[in-house]
Amino acid sequence: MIYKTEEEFLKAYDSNKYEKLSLTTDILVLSVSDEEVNNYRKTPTKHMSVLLVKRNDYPYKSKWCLPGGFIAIDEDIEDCPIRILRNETNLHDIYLEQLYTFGDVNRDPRMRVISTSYMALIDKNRLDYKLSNSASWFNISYEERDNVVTVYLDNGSTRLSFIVKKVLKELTTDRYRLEIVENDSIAFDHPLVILTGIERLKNKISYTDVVFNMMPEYFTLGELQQVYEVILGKKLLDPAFRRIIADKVEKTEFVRTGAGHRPAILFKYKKK
Amino acid sequence: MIYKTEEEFLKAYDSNKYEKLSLTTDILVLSVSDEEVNNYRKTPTKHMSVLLVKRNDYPYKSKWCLPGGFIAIDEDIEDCPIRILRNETNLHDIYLEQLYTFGDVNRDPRMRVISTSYMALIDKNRLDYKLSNSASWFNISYEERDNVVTVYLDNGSTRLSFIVKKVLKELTTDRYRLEIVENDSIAFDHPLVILTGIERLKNKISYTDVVFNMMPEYFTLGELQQVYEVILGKKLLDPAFRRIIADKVEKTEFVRTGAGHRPAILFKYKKK
DNA sequence: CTAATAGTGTCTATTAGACAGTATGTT
DNA sequence: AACATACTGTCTAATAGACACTATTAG
Repeated sequence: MIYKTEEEFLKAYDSNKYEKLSLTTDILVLSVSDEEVNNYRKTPTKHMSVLLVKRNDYPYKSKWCLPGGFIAIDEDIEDCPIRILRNETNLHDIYLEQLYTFGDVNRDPRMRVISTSYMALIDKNRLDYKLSNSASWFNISYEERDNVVTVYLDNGSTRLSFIVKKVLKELTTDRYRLEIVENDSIAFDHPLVILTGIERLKNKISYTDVVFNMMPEYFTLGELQQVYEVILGKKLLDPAFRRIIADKVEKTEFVRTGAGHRPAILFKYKKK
Repeated sequence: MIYKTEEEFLKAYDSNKYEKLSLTTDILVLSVSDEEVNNYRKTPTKHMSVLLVKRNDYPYKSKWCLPGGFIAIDEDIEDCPIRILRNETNLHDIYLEQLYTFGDVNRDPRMRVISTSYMALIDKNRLDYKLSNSASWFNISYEERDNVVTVYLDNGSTRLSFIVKKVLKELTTDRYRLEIVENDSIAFDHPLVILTGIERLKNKISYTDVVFNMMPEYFTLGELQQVYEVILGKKLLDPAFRRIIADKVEKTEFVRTGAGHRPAILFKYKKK
């Protein structure tokens, strides 16, 4: 069958083969949160965190999943995650970018659903809304060994985990497919979305300014460095870090005091 | 409306609002091609090229577009571009990666269609198939000024062009939305797919090994450098280039002779 | 010999990594 | 004073950019 005939074919429209289907968007809302600390003069350590909601319907009843919903027939695809976030969380003017479209046949047990995932980056401390009862922030931690990633999610009372394998594709060494190895707590294929987003963020932090969407308006360079460190999963050297972000931030007249050590100058993001 | 109720809402399923829709994949097949040259000792200059097919049905009858087609109800999304390429071109074992999902309400005048685009990279000289009558390779050239990109496509007999604007998004300076400014020859929103793919390839060439999908098994470093130059749109310095690719290639015992100048050693891709 | 590309040596400039030191708040 | 973080200076290592030079063929 060549294209021409496939076009003809489509014109006739075999509704068995090319049945219409449902499309949803799932939104990976990522933020960075502080952890309270006993020593007053220690700066709180940060964690990446993700917003999950608890399902109260089948399938995956009482499992956690990413916020998401069906796209309306008269709605541009990028408007869909905006609407869903607004309805669920009162969030607006949020940084959103399309992540990936997942469309395995059996990803939803009810019916054929293809889902385009989006990643949202926010500073969770700036939120001016109340989460719905079913929604909760989970701290993310993970470890990787031999292309197998174990992810732990913790919201203070519930601890979830899943394991995903990165399977290298044949044709080049730098492309892999994610595969769920173990998952007892996250609905659908959302573990894949979470990992895809983390990887994306990890890459983009070094060649874009996306981090500043996760920062408050004023921040110290120490705080900013912590966010980099949490996302990259490694410690950075102060002088090197300051050189790299030097032209992305600008000094303000304010300082952060009261922490039992030298006050830090507050900076803000400087657009180029 | 909060999530919980939206879930309830979906259960009841308002088919007016969340009507099912059609999903297609469009495939941006990119390659690099030589241009014949009059001087026997000059190496042919290379061009990026894209595979387009001519539509012979409404809408956009007799316009050119990317190969593509509807996803089947029982087909994983990544299998769809594979099937379409095989059916159309006999191509198999091709490097494919998902590009972006386009879903503006009016992107197809017939009905609501959302399209997930894929990028395929091949060495066009290695193809062992005959293109269908409607398909043709177009050389790509483009120029950018003030975030406005003019793209020219030329298959030897037909010259097409379109203009796309990169509109910066508000929240960070490093995200933009593509918008068609002028387009009289390419069907649907395919100009956006083409540009998205070119940008993606331009980025990935420097931090991945994807280029080698566009190379023959044996190649000279001069040829490889040309491909880099064509994709990046700028000249590279020989010693710097050779340093960078040194650990990605390995020398073979073969040389390319007969071109009126010093023979070049043939290399092949070395996976890490 | 000549045009044209192949391939290398080396110097310089820029960037990244590492460490050590000074600064300054709170209790 | 002591702890803890803020911030800077500087040395070194690694990488990137630039240029100049030698090598080798077909005609």
